[in-house]
Amino acid sequence: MAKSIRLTRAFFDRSVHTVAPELIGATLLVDGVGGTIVEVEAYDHEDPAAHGFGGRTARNATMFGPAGRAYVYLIYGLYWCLNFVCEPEGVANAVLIRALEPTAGIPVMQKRRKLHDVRLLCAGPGRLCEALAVTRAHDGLPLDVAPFRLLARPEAVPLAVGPRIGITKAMDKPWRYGLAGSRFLSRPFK
DNA sequence: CAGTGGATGCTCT
DNA sequence: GAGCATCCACTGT
Repeated sequence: MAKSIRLTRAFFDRSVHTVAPELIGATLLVDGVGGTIVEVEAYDHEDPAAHGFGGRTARNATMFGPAGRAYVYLIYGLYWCLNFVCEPEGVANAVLIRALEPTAGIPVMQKRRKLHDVRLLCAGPGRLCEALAVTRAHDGLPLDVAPFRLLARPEAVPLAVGPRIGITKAMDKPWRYGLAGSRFLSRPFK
């Protein structure tokens, strides 16, 4: 049985394009509730689809660093989205966490989501934040201390790669990563 | 299973 | 005022 390695700031102090695929298979818990990361997307500072592209604003300030913190924002006035900030500091790079395979605190998540179907509890960035009760209160918090608990994947996993979802710019970039064959994705890979 | 449209309100120009 | 890194319900195969 492999020991669980806690991810610290050093893990995130690398390119967002290195970090994003390595997060697939890692475990994310917030106050003990969560599961295995099965889908993420990378957004870098030269990326027209990324929030930081147009410069620093009140909303996206956390995305400019330091690395290893949560960047949380509200989308469509309704849903929260959780990101992990990567290096370098001073420009905006982050990984959007899009889906989890629920493993811990499933009854709590079912209650928060008012939904029984485990497959859909965390299958999407907004759904995931509702299930884990992530809100603006988590924006800027370090990922290596409570309430977060982030554990490295025990071994390499088969990756699926494709274009990102829900954007209107830079749609050609293949910066969406998933656990190949997972039933818990927000949408299947082609 | 695919496509469409409405909800809903914050953020920035 | 426009746009948004979404979700859900509803339509029609």
